[in-house]
Amino acid sequence: MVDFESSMSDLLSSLNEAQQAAVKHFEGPALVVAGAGSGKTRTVVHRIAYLLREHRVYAGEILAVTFTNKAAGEMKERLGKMVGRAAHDLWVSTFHSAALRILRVYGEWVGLKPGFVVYDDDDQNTLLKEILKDLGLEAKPGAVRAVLDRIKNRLGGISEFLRDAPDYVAGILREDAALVYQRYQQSLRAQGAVDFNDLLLLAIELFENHPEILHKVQQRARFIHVDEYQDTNPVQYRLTRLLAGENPNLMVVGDPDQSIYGFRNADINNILDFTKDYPGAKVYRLEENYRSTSAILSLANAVIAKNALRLEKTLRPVKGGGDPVCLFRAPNAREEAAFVAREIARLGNFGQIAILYRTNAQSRLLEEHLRRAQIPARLVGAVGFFERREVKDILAYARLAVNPLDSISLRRIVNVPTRGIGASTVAKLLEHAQQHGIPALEAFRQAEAILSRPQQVGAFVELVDELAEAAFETGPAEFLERVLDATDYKTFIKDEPDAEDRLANLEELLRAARDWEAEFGGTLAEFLDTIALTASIEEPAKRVQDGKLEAPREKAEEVTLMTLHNAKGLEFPIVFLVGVEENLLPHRNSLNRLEDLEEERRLFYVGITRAQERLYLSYAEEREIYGKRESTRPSRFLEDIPEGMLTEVNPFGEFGRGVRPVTVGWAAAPSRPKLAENFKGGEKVKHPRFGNGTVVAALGGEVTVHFPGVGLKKLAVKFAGLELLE
DNA sequence: CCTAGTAACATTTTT
DNA sequence: TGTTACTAGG
Repeated sequence: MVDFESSMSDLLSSLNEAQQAAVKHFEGPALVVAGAGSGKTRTVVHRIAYLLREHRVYAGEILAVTFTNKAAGEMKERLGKMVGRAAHDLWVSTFHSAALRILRVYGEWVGLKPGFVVYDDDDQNTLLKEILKDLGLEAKPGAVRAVLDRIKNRLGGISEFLRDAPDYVAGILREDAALVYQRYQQSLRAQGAVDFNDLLLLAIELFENHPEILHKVQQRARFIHVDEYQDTNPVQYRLTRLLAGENPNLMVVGDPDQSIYGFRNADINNILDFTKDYPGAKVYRLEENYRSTSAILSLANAVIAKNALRLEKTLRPVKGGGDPVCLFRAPNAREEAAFVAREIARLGNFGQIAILYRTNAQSRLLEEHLRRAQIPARLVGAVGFFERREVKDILAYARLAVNPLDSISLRRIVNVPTRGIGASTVAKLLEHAQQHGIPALEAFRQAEAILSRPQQVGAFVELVDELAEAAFETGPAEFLERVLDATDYKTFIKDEPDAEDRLANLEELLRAARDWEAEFGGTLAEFLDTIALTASIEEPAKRVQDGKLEAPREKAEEVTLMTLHNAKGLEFPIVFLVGVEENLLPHRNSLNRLEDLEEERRLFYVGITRAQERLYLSYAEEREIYGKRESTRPSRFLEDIPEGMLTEVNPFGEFGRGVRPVTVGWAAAPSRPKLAENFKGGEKVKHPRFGNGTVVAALGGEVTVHFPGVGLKKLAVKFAGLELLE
């Protein structure tokens, strides 16, 4: 629990035997199979410290690859606490960030232009749409993108695809798909752009064609750690192999039971075959779980044991018993959300609570009910700040300024704000560009020769040139301000719907830029890189007060909402895992193949094992999908749970008409807010849903409360969660 | 060229 | 249900 990393003198004493063994591992390959909550990160961090201290390895020779940038940040922080200044020289990063960093230096060796940009999936879609239209193909860009991702993520490239793929993919002929792929790549390169997958592929290409560069990088990565190894894909596998080289001091850490990124072509065999791939590898198993109560853990073990494609492994709890895991059945999704909100209101300690769900769409109802109950909440992941229209617009100016070849960005903002350059004009210019094989912006420059009324276009080109110049001279914050000024963007959105929100978002963008500048002090181009790689740079809007470098880190008193995927690697004292239903968990698209189904079960397992003290599972018997009511059935995974491990709570449906609890699971709830029990009348109270009100009458277990704006409500004291106010 | 209205579509998960 | 993509009329 106590996470003050031990002082330098006792790197080992706070660890168990298995952890110590892993920490002491020195040279050669090692696989650390680390179950959920077994102190995986801790072990890696200590191991790195041990390398530095005991083996006198130079920090500049250590690389640690994490799954997300956030994880990288956390690891760096912990290392900082532990090894001090040396942490600065450690290389801690995701595969993608590492690759980008390398390509920023050596990109030209593999044909990249200096100012190349990283396209996000939105940009990818735009580009794909264009290509599909060009080729006259009817296919969904999303589906095609999945195909391209597959081609790129499985190595083997296009030839393998043409050999192995079925006749039709994504609704089009295999050959056509291949054509799309080629066009897509060509177009990316012409625009000086790469997509996510390219980052890794190009790094591989670089290393394979230029051993001297590989060699250089290897010097910087003599000791390599790869976290979440179960979620690496073939490309990452290859990259790891290349970096590890002939004499691999490679330690991979992971848990096959938590492999949940198959859809991103992660290959669980990477971890299962590690000892074959790296002969002589030592294997360390961390099977003691420090995180969860045994009630939670035995549930988790029971669930995951049902997977057939799996190596036996059982996590042993260190913690004792704990409250029983609660299961709540709701008549519909709305009630489910209401239950969660009420229960959370009752529990208090919002900062310790997380609500996890399978699909992002589920968050809406939950948010709504939390808001009504006045429970502060934070949505993680979801619609990213940097995906909002106004933010993307302004960033498109920045990208264009940094890389004038970027025609996706160009097209995004030619007429935003509207400046009289309409669709037909743009079409004409692009046509010209294509015919002459010149970049879009070049065609715009030649507007006079192409258009009868080229003034606006001329002015636009001038603007772009101006900004391009500014991009070299100013930092990100100042540059973005300049864009806003030069385009009068704020006036433009002033009378749009949600103008306030959107203006606020622009302010946040500027603030994010300033913060970033203050912390890292880089160029505009580097700022754009950061954004491209970090799906959610800390949601800027949410930081309450940014004072020092995170003091003892008090978690904001907010409930956390996120998808199960996002929850990987995290833990919370109290977890609500909602929507445990057929077609949702397991998801309807994963019912046909055993591998997919088992991945869903692992997802469930990941959710369960996030909980430290208390876990609630819930499902609804009815749920709206696209506004259409659908009746649902409880997840088959629930059937895997032995009798007695779950306690069904069935409190209060809507006010009174619910059934009594079978076992009142939350009877032993930790630290509730001061809930009022006895009323005389006249008390001021607060209801999670109706807000503040006055008690009008009290009789038996029931009170009648007047809520301004709502009216009179008769409530069961026991269940209403009334809080007594002054 | 621009806007407002309607039709179509979408939801699995993300570096 | 909520968003985005197209269309017709200004």
